Amino acid sequence: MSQTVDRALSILPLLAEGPADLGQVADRLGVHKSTALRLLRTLHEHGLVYRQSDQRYRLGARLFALAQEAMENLDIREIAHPHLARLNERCGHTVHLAVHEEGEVLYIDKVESRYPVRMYSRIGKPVAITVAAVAKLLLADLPEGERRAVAEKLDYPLYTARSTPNAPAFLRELEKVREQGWATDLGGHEESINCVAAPIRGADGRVVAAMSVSAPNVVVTADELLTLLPLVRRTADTISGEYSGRTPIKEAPEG
Amino acid sequence: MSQTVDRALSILPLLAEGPADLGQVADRLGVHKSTALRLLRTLHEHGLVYRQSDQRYRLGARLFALAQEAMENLDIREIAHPHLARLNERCGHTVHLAVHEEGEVLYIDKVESRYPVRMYSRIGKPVAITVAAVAKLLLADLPEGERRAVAEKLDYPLYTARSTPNAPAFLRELEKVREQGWATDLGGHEESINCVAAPIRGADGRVVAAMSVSAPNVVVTADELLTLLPLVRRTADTISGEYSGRTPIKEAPEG
DNA sequence: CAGGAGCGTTGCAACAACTGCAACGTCCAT
DNA sequence: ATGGACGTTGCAGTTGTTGCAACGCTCCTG
Repeated sequence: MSQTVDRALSILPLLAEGPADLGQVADRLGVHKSTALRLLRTLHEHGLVYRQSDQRYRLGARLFALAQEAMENLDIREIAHPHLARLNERCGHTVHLAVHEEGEVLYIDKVESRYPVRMYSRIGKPVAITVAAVAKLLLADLPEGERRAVAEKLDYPLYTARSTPNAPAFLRELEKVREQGWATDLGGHEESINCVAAPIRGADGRVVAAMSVSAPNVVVTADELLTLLPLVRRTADTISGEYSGRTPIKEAPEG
Repeated sequence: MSQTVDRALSILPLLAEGPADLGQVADRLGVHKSTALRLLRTLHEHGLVYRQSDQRYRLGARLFALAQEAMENLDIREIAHPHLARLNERCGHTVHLAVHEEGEVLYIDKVESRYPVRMYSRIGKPVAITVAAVAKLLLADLPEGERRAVAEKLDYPLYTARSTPNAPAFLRELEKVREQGWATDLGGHEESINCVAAPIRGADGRVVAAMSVSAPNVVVTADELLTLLPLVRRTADTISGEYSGRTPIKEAPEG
């Protein structure tokens, strides 16, 4: 809508790929060097880009700080965190909290496993949307049309032999998840890692977030992990209750 | 430099404080609602802001993804990480990596303590610049004039009785750190937490990053923590070697 | 050591894009 | 039913943005 801002913001993903100099930025933006310079300067003043010693530009520190601050202000996160921590204390495994936003699903909180073997994930990182248990829950709640549209547009990378292979399979899986009210990822992302997940709902019943417990095969089998399902669902429901305002927020013992 | 972009970017920190509606944004920007609307729309198209169900705006998912991507492209981080992990395996304590950027010092990597008691910190979070050991190292390396300018502009919050109280004290501390080539924070940020830190230098000898080991009193005393100093310094030197290209990057055993 | 290429930077005039206004639509509360 | 609050849109004025050309600088080369 605003050309100038549009151009300026287009610089960010460009720099995310790696540092670039003025000429490169101007070229890829399709504008004159002087224009690119002024845009970069403005971004610089706001700390979004940083000029390293070799004069090239890269993304700046304030970007991290902003993402950080925004993350900490998410109310679901704040409400959910103590429950995630308590769940982690009980079962010892990695606990994740994720939300859906315009085509992406991303982790917004994580409590690390107490076992030495940990899985790779990072808060803020978009999740493997076609296989992750939390992603299935979040997408399964979309209205039919949207769900189909999203499914068609996705890529279906075969992380493992058990990854969701294509859109029809994904839609079937979403349908199943929608009906049963919980989801799993059994080695669909990493061969040896399984997850069970449950939805967190707002006052209107819509899924606003999803949480999961993940553990590698070497620690517990998939079947053993599934025995945690009731606990995970209870925790999610408790969080739903607080989030939707039904439960007065107190030191609620759960389960 | 560019008014339009400047205004648009000013929206981001504003939204970082919490969600806001169109009117609030327009007011705080000092522009007409319609102008604010168009700026927000542009930010929205780029995924930097998100419109939640109550129509209010908040920071968007792409911001996290960008911060994430930028983080992973930092070469110091990539080079340093295995060394930080190895150091953590040896001593068991929390290990941090931090860089300085335009007045802020922020953590860009962290390996968690293996002890149950952990300290609060988060990757991407700006550090307590007046007391943190890594911050002292990074600022101590600035040229005299800049160092003084920075010191004058800072706030000196008294986190504890041992926090750096004011600019002169800070400058003295920086001078000391500069001479000895390492730094500590003994309860200056949190009463019971101590850190030892060492600088990582680029090919030109300038400090490009700093790393630290932190542990609470209840696990090890300050004196015990200080016995780790040689190990920390060796690790930092090894990373310096790789970063500056002096050491061919291989599975370098350190110590 | 001089010459040239490459890059970032600045002042300026032309113009496109941005701004603020006012009017409209919608939703919610009274 | 009615008023108010809020988001949204088309429009005309003009401000802010653009691309150009020229300059300064550094680095490399003959």
